[in-house]
Amino acid sequence: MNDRRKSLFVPEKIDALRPFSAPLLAWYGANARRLPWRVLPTPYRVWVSEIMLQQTRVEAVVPYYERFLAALPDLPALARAPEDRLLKLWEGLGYYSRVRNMQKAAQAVVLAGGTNLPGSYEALRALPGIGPYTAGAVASIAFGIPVPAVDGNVLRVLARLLACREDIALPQVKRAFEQAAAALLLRECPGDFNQAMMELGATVCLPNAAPRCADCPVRAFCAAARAGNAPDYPYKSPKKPRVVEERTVFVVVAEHTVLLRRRAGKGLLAGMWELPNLAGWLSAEETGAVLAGWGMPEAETRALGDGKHIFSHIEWRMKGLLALPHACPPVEDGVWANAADLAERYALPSAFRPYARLLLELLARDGM
DNA sequence: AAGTCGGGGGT
DNA sequence: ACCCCAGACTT
Repeated sequence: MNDRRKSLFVPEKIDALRPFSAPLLAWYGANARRLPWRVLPTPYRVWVSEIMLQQTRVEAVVPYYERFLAALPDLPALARAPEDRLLKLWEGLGYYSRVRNMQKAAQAVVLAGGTNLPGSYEALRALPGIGPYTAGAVASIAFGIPVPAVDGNVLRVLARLLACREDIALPQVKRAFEQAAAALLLRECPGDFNQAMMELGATVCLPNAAPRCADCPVRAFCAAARAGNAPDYPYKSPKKPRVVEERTVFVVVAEHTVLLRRRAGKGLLAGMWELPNLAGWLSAEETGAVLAGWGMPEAETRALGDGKHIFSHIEWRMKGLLALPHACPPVEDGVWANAADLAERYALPSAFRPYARLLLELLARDGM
């Protein structure tokens, strides 16, 4: 075995870092944010928080978390919830496969005769939606198992502490950091140690040019801080540019309802509801043909404003089109939804927000 | 190892 | 504009 894991970090360098855990833990004890999932860290509550927190900021998660736990207070309740309800609870959070996988995992537990998550790293890791980070987080925080939990925060903190210029986007390098984190982990309080590392990254060892080294409890141990170039870490390879797509979005309103369409079960925004939309900026002739195809050739139309929405790897540049047919004919994969349906039943992705306000006004207006 | 999958807030 | 976030899964 001659892989790079052994050459990436010199064991003596890791050993020299080990005493940093005492000031780190002391700092965490005094500065930990009071977060809902820290009040009563049961396996289910920690799990839900960790799934929501994947690629999502704490501030964005908190309101979703409270609402989700109130609606589905335990694992069996999650296992038996209708999918539409899950998506509605997740509406606007993004990465919707997270909640589907979470339910799959809950159903697997129930099917095996259980009512709660398994208490080992390996069994957690085997469940849908639980990868190396989440398995480590739930195992350490909820079960006290001494395993690391290496997220983006921890990668950044360690890259700076060790002044490591490797590309943290590479799986190989990430594994090396997990080894380092495992070596540094405090086995007496793995959950607090892991959370302290993340808390430091989230509130002090900030990304880009914003680290607050003067406020850092472990700056004496930090190689990057000593060199005065903490902002240079971590190194990441450039990501490829987003694809720009032009789309035409139809706002079709009749009889106080709007036409929604269900998206395909796979791919972007899988299974979500949407304002019907097509690729390209359609001409008047083309929009007329589309509306005729939906059984509303008589619909009066009006151009709406432009809208933009940025996904991770795609950018939608939207042109809106208002259509006012005289009735509500059935449309394939479509439903006619009123304001109450929109509020309670159909999960509409944030991409359509540019047209949401207008839509609600139209649904409330007389003669629509 | 690279691509897919959301959305929002900070700089 | 660009960054990146308590990442996981598929190809």
